[in-house]
Amino acid sequence: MREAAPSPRARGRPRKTEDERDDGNRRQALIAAAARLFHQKGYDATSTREIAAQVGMQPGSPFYHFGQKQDLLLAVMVEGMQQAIARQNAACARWGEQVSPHERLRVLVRNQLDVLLGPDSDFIPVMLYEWRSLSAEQRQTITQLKDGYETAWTPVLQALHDSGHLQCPVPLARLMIFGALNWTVQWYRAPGPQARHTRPHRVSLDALTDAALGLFTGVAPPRPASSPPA
Amino acid sequence: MREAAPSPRARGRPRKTEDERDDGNRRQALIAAAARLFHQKGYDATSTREIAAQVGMQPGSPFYHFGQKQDLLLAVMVEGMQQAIARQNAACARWGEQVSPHERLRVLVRNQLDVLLGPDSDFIPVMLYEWRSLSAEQRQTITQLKDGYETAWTPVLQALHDSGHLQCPVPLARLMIFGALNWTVQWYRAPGPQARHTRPHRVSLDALTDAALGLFTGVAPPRPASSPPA
DNA sequence: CCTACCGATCGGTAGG
DNA sequence: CCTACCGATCGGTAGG
Repeated sequence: MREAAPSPRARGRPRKTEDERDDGNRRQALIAAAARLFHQKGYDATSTREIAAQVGMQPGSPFYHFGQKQDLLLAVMVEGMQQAIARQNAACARWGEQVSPHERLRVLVRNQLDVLLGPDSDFIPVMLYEWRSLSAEQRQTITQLKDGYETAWTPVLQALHDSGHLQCPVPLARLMIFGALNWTVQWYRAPGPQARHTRPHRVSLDALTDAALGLFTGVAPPRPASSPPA
Repeated sequence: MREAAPSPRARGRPRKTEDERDDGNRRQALIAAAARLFHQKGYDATSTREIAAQVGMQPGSPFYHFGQKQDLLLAVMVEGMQQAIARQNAACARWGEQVSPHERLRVLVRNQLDVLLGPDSDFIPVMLYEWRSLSAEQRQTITQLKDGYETAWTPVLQALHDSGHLQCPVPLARLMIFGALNWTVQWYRAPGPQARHTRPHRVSLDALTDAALGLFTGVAPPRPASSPPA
């Protein structure tokens, strides 16, 4: 750390370099690093020391921001759910009254796949696969967020059920559809730059969306000719 | 086999009580206890000491049977896959040439749900959710078993696809169907004895099978006889 | 399979 | 947020 001789009037503790000045920024850095490591190696297998090292902190310093390791896990999940809800709301806000249930389901599925597999997609997988490591109290927090997220799905599935395009009780359909999508985290790999890939785990998210809709609703993709205008 | 007071000629080290005499039995006991604990609390969160205590051993004794903790995990998974394959083979052997693809898929799905959620169903969930904790070499062992298990599904799905009952590329259909089924481990709870349950996570495995088939193939259950009252 | 034990790691804290 | 540290736990082993 290089600082010009502090002016005689400088107060408070000396600041570090420009990038490290903001406390909230450091906290966010910890959450992001934790999300990455929890996703890669699992919660139990990741030490708080590793997380600290990733952001250039000393071993004990994460506990200045988070009382316990568990609180860091909770923060990762909350961050993930808030992002997912925000994206879903934005996507749904774009459709008008006239959009068919099929198209609505497509938007919901595509958004969920993006949250699970797209850029910055460490948070939600951690939420899905590290649920066990939360305390009972923490689970309630996440459950509330998750319920809010899932609420948007029920009327869409109900409409498809009523029109005979979903031969399955709606609550079970929701659980199994989420299962099929959430499980992609286990096998999906983004398509490389080498042009076409025929391996099923290397398709695009759009192709995966088509496949999911075909499987669930029995309707081959009526893909919109181009992406809808903004 | 009960032995009276040992004859004067008895050889070898003294035996323990009747139940503990068989070495293979003790090894199996460790595997079963490990499966239960790994399923309940996760691999990393389970100590070898706990597993030992569950079968009445001292803390270091599991390492007489298994070189490392990881080997115990592998043994749990191998046991689970062997059971699953055996059950699936038995179930498939019962169908003749005339069985429709729909019925074949029903048998496969029902068997998978049984393996995931039925009695003694700790092994496969451990395999699904603790994959990360295996070494690369161990993964190969399990991958081979898993490939064998999944082989039976492809022709059935292909037949459904060819007849227009599966609007989805077969390899992706297989992955997503397994996802929907495997995910049930996260939410399914066996129905209690209190008669009917309306909560979706409390249905019977038969009802769950119907729901899955309806969702994937778009065909309402051609279930024999008993339909719920209105 | 038990007894006795070790080195390493880890979550977390006191104090500044 | 760093320094310095602690108590607990854990996987694993030697030797019988």
